[in-house]
Amino acid sequence: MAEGHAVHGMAQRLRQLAGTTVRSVSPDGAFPASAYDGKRLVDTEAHGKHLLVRFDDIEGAVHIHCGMTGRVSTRRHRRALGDDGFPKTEPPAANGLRWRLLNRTHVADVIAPTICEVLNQEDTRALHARLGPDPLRDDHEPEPFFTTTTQSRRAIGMLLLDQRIVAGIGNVYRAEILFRQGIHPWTPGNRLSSTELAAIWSDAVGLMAIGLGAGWIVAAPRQLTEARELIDQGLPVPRWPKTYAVYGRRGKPCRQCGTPIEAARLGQQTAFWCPVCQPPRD
DNA sequence: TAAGTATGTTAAG
DNA sequence: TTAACCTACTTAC
Repeated sequence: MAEGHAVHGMAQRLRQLAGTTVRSVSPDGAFPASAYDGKRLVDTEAHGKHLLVRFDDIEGAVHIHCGMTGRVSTRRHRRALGDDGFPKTEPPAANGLRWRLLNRTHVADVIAPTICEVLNQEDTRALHARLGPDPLRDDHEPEPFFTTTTQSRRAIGMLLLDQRIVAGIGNVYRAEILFRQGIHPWTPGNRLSSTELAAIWSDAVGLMAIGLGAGWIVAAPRQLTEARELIDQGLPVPRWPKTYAVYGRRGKPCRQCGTPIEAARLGQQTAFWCPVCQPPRD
């Protein structure tokens, strides 16, 4: 469930604890949480699907990656506070709770992550260095993505999932973006024009920004329009039924032309595409 | 109740 | 290329 938009959302919500002193515990003992107990959380940051959390007086950052099943849940609690300013009783814990941060108003749970580890400053730099530009970060520029893609014979569907080339796109966004751009997933990167690459990037920026604002992946044209309006007005976007164009729709008729959607393994995951709306290039 | 699948990634072979 | 890792949900029996 964690493509880049979801991780940025986790970072935003966890940021509600920034500037406060936190209680830090690891219920399963698999994270050295006591090092952060009583420290002030300084800030959070997302780069693609990676989440970083920084604390006062500690160099580097805590690095979290949710994988497919992990999540970071930040919520308000209303528990009675003890003399130390922290809740007297613990909010209920989910299965797989690896790391919990508490302050007087909020609880943040890191649940079943693939990675929850301590990085020093150099490791943190190395992490950023091995990730490509993130469409959801306004301090990132797409040029490295354009350059690598233009020089690569690998399929664009591979390149979009390669986090070294562009960070944050997952299997759903790959499928939906390539459909919207009419590009077959097996098209080699070096066969794409600069116009097409620019369109892929800006579509990723637009779609993922709406996904971040809505809290889920919105892809259907009508839902996109409506979600955009709600987000602009600062209103929550309800969880309408998900209607993807191609993702997960193997064998179902294309919503645009009726042709059955195709699906095949591309890299580690299944790619979905419409053979007519996304014609192969020869 | 068991098996299969998933919006992900790494390491082994 | 394959298996492994983690949890939650769906489907099959």
